Amino acid sequence: MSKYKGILDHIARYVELSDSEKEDFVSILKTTRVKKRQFIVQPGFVSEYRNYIVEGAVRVYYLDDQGKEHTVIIAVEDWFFTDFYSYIHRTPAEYYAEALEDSLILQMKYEDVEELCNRIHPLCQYFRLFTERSMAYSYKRTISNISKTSEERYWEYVNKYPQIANRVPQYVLASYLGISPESLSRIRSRS
Amino acid sequence: MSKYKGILDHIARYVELSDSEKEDFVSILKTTRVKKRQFIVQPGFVSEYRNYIVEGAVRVYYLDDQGKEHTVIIAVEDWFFTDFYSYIHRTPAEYYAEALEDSLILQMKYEDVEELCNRIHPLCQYFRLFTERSMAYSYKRTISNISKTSEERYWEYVNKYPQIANRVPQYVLASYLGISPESLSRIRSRS
DNA sequence: TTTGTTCCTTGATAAAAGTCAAGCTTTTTT
DNA sequence: AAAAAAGCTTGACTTTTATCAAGGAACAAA
Repeated sequence: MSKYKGILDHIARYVELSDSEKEDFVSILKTTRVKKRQFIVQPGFVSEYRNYIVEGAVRVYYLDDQGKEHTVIIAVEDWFFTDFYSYIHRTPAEYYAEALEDSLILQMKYEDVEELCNRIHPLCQYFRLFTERSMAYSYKRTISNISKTSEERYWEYVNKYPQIANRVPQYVLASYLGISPESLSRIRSRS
Repeated sequence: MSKYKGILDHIARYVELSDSEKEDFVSILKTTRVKKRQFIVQPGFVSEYRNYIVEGAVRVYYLDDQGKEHTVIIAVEDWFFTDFYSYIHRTPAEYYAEALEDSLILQMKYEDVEELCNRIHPLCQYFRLFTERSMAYSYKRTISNISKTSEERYWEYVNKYPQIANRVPQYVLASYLGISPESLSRIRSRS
C-alpha cells in the first residue's frame, strides 16, 4: 500500500482528480521521517510546508513569556498541521511543531501548493472545501473554550477523541485544553 | 457608490475577476436590511447564507443550557458572518446571528456559491485564500483563549479593534472574550 | 538492572474569576 | 418629557483553578 493512499483518499472525499492530476499532486510531496521529540517547525523560521501525517503523532504549541507551553494542534494519522499563519504569510513561525512519536509525514511547499491550485481547479476546490470544514470546527472549539469549564472541555475531548486522549502525554492534553497539568490530574481522579 | 464596491474590493485583494465574472458574482447577491436586535440566523433553521456586512454590526452567539450567551463573532463593515457549520453541512443552526445595529447586508446562498466556485476558478481561489487567512487568525484566537488571562485578552482586543470595542455593548464583548460582564467592568475600572 | 529522566499525583495555599443582589446610568420607546 | 427597558457598576461572598512543593510511578538508556 502506497504511502500516498491516505492523502489521495482524503482528497477524494471532496473532489475527483484525474490520474495525471494525481501525479502532479504527488510529485510535490516530500517524504520526511522524524524521531520522537524532533521539531518540524520552530519559531524564527518560516513554516515552509503543509504537513500531512501518514504515521505518528505531532503537536503544535506556543511557548509563552513565562515558559509555559500551549498546544494549538494535536495531530495524528490523516491530519494536517503547520504554523498556518507563518505558512500563509511567509513570516517567521511563532509555534513549535514537535513529533510526539516517531512519525512519517508528507510535506508540500507553499509555492508548489499555490502553483497547483492555480493550475488545477479541483485541487483548489479541495483545499477550499477542506479549509472551510476546518474553520467550522474551529468555531466549535472557540465556543468550547469560552463557555465550558475545564472539566467539561476534558470530557468533551475524551468523548470525541478517546484514542488520542490515551495516546498523548497528559500534560500535552492539559495544555491543549487550557488547564494546568495538576488540575487535569485532579479532574481525572474524581471520576 | 455601489453597495457592491466593498465586497468586490474584498475579492480584488486576493484575485482578479473579469467583468462578466463580477456580474455573475453580483447576480447571486441578495440585499437585506435588518433592524437592530433582529435575528438573521436562528437555531433550528439552516443558515442558508454567507453574509457580508455593507453597513452595520452583527454578532453571532451561542446560548447555553443555563441561558448564558457566548459570542463567537463580532462583525462590522466589510466582514463576513454565518453559522459556518450549519451553512456548510446544511444542518440546523446552533447559533443566533443578531444585528447589533440597523444593518445592510449582502447574502449569498450556499448552492449559488458552490455553483460559482465550480464554474469560476478565480472565485474558488478567492474563497480558498480568504478562508485560509481566517483559519490562521482563528488559531491566534485559540492561543489567546487558552493561554491568556481575562485582562490580557481584553487589552489585546482593545488594541486590535479599538473602534469595535467602543461600538458594541460591553456585555457582548465580555461574552466574546469569555468573561462575565461584572469581571469585565472591574477590569476596565482598574486602569 | 540500576540510574536517570520524564511524567503524574497529591496536599496546602493563593489568586482569579464567577455569582448574586442592588442601585445607578444611559438609551429607547411611547 | 416621562416611563420603561437595557446596560453598567459595585460590594460581599463563593467557587474554580493555578501555583508551589514534594514524592512516586513509569519509561528509557547505559
